[in-house]
Amino acid sequence: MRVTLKHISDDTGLSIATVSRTLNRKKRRYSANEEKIYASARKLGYPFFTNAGENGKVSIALVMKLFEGEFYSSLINGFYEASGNTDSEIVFSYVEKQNDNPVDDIISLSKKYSGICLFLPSMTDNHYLKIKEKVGRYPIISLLPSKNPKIDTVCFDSYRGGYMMAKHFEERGYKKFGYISGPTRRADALFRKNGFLNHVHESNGLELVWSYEGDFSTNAGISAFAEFKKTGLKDTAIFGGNDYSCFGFMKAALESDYKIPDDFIIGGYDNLSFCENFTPELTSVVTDFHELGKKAIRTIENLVTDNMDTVGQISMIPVRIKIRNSSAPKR
Amino acid sequence: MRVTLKHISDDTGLSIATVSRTLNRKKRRYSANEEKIYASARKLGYPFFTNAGENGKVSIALVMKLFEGEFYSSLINGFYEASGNTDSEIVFSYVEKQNDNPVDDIISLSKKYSGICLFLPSMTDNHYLKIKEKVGRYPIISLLPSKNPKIDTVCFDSYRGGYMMAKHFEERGYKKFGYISGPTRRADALFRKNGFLNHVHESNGLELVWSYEGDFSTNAGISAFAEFKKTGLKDTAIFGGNDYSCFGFMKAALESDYKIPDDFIIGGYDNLSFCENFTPELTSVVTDFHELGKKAIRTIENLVTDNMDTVGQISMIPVRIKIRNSSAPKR
DNA sequence: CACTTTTATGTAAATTTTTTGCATTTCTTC
DNA sequence: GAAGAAATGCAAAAAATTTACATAAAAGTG
Repeated sequence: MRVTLKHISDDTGLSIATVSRTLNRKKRRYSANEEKIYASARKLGYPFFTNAGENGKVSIALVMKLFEGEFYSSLINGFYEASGNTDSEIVFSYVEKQNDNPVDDIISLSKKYSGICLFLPSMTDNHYLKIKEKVGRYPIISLLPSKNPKIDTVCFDSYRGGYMMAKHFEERGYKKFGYISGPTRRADALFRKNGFLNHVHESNGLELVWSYEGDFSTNAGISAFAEFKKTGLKDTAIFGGNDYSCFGFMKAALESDYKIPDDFIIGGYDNLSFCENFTPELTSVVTDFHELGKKAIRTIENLVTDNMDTVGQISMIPVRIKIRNSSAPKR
Repeated sequence: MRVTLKHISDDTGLSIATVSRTLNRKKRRYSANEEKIYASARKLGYPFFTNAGENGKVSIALVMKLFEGEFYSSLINGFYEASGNTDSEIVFSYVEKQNDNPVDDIISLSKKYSGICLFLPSMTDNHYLKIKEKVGRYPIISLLPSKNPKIDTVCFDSYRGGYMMAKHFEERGYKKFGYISGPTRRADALFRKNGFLNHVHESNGLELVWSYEGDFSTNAGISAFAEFKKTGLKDTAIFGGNDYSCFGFMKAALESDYKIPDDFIIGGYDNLSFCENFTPELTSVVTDFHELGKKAIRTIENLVTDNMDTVGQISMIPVRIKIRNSSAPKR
């Protein structure tokens, strides 16, 4: 049966006229009643809101750009599975790749969904500010770390990942450290690097002997090895920034008859399934997308019920390190 | 401005009453006018149809289950990119993993979208028949091969992939062939195997010396190698069925000090990005998801405009073979 | 082929839904 | 605490949708 303003009116206790006016306003005004009306409209499935939160569930849009690679499957899958155990429903909303300013799209999504998770590396602080301004008190979070977050953030603890890797290398008895960094304008890449470097610098006897600025690609790893080889360094512990860089680096190294983990040990980040297929198997930082999804959904749910306006709070999902043969102990 | 029955009435030239009745009927009746009314409703964005084909585009739902792995990213991405060059719009629609009978969901999607692409390995011929029956003359295709397709199909030419691999092995001068099969209840796995075996059987001097039934996983590849090793076979050409099986097989082989491609050559299927990261790099059958998406979309578009009822027609997307070091020539 | 039955459609009336003018109440600001 | 702004309800007006009835076209029947 078709849902009408009358249903929303009955559900919220407000008059039909008020419901009508609220839903037709172009700008949102974020009073408690407005929130109530939108929530009811979503819940009951008023025409514009169909698909958003049927059967009384909180509806959350995960906004992202689509690219190839295991990473995106894991992200989408993590959220999808995580939503299974909650009262929320995830809807995936894809932004055009060329679209570098999806602010307006996000505003209009905010009318349709109870909350929004953003995974958009190209967004700047300025974009976040604009969204925050137009959307007011509304459950919206970012899934990427930022140096100076303007909206609440739920992301992996990249810093700790880098840190743990350095610590692991130290425990293996290495003194000489190297790293391949990702594109440092991306905060997550920067944090991984910082975490790694900070442990190296704060520990006595550890020394950074080599580094390379890459772009997280396999080819960057190959180029990195070419540079590394020139230095003639051995007995070094290398943090690859991500798994792809490591695969390239290791491949090039094996082709130059380097022995891993004898000549150097190495660790990556992301724990792609191929870490186990490579010989030697690659030590890597494990990011649990299921956990990220669960936490993000719970955060949105809390924002929905508490209706709080918390700006810039960060929740870090812990990462762990999966130790494999690429960083096996010295013999 | 809100879209009303009046708009659809003006657009189609039929009366408001007729439009009202058509859209409220529970069962579809598939007359030319019904089609016209639905198309107009989608085009103009009548409430239930919002998001489906705004701005006059044909709207197509890609129905699939979500799993992890590079494969799914490639599929989604291929369709997404392919839709960029067409007048159609792709909407991804996910079916619950546990849901083994999504027939009703698909029927209701058929009211909302101009066409549907199905990627659901668990569906049986019986399901397809039921869908076909309820949905009548409607643009719907499957993206998976079937032994006896009940609806139009656009899929990769799995048979040819297997065949090409056998041919390539023959050209390398090998006489002894082996294969690891996938789950053969899946038609695509069966076709790959058939293509490979048929070439082996129809060519003089070629011989199948070993095979293993796996499940397309890395572990199956590892187990397969354990079996293979017992036979003591060398100088053999092995088709792995998919890349994961090959990675497992090769890894186990390298750990047993086999040399690739000296002791055996091997080729996979899917051309995952890790084919290039492995040492030796893995020869593999390349499936172009962009092409699959383009062809599928074009097929739906044609079905929309021609309004034809073609049952069981199959379009095969050619695959090609990317030769790498895992099948390098004998020295 | 003539007849009946079913289906599709339009017109216009009936019904339902949405919007808006006006009055009243509640909240903000100075 | 007064003035102005915003929110709300009631009821009338407007708009949208459904339905009763009539007719025409298509399909089925003897």
